[in-house]
Amino acid sequence: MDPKHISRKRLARLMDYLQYLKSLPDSVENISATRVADALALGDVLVRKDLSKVSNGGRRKLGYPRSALIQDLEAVLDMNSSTGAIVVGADKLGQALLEYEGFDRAGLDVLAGFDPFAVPDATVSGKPVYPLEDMEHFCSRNCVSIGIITVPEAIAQQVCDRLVACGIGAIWNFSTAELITPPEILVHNENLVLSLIALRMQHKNRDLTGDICS
Amino acid sequence: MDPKHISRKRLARLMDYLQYLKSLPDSVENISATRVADALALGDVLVRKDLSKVSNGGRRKLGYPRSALIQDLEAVLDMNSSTGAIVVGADKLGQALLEYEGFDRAGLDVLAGFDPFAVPDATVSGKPVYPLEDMEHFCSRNCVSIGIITVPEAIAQQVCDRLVACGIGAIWNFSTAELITPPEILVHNENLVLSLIALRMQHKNRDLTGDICS
DNA sequence: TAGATTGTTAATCGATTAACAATC
DNA sequence: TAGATTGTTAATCGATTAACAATC
Repeated sequence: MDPKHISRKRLARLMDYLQYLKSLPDSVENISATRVADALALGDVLVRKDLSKVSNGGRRKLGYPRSALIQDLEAVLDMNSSTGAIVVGADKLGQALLEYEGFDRAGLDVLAGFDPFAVPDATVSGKPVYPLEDMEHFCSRNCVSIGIITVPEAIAQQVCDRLVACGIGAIWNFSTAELITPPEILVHNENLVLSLIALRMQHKNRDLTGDICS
Repeated sequence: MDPKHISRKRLARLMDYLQYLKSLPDSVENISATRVADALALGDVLVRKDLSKVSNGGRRKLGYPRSALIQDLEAVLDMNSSTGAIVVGADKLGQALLEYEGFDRAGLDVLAGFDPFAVPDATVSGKPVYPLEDMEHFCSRNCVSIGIITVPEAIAQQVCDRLVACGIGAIWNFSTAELITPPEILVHNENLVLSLIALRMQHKNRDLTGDICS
């Protein structure tokens, strides 16, 4: 409904709802927030509030019509329009992102990869990998709004500057560099080390008993 | 100081502080929370509160002794003790995680990879990649507390069950499967699609003006 | 003393939960 | 009607910020 700001947590839940709704057999025509909440182990009021932001198809006593709710969720999540992205840096991580299948289904088109050491006519699961020099040319011909940086820290800033010059609006940064960008550019740092450290700390602070390893 | 629960956001800041403090020249002996806050564009009270949870070396008018603060941060972040992890699934993403250098510095030892189609004596940047069958044996000989799942959704649950049987306490799940685990197992789902969708939505909701692409 | 700083207590803000009114 | 459900308003909780006391 209102496209204002949806917090990341809520966004994650909306995607969970969508997946769950799609997983139900076709025979299920209506579904209540309470059932969704139970299935996903969430509070019922929370789900109800989430859904009321997304759809106004809820009917008392019946719940939501499933297919309409799916459509509303997909609309809010922008899954029907498609957004172009390129990956800069085509070693293992870059290749993994190029071949990852999940993006397409969400309307995210990872169009091509770019790498300083790209060989001519290289591809990764059908997607072309060009030398860095071709980036500007490619972006001028294609609609690319997101740049994904997987290059080493040493050249990340330089790659970032070129992406900005190409007119890209948002950057997904897998490098460890702290990027400096103009304020209108949106940067999301994906810090894998942080994720793993957080997991370890949560784990350690939980069972101080069954810790087999010293 | 108190190892209670540190929120993920605070954890991210602590790592930023650590990186910043290490980046300063050796000549800097003391540093104030205010200076750290300015350098990282954070509120000064926030930084002060973070640091006061981590260290009690702060002295009025002087700030914190830099090297002691670094040590305190590393202690809280558990960077000195080492934690063993294995990666299950050794295609592109698994390989990327095996060769990622950043984990070591944080005391995270990614020891080996496992893959259904592993060839004998395979390695990725020096780390062995074994067939799935060897997982139990490896875990019984080595101290492995974290399992990283990068296999396709179809076999993710089965891999997860085996990891649990191996005595692993925490799972970092890159697959799209919703894993079912005993309650004492900690699971963190790394949802790359969600990250990219969130970035796109934030971007779209920001500049509805300069949107070149339709 | 005056200034810079720490660290604490109160205020604000956002997200979640509880209570409840509305209604089909 | 009674029961299931939506959707709203108030309460709670945690994180951040503001105000301020303490002190070197």
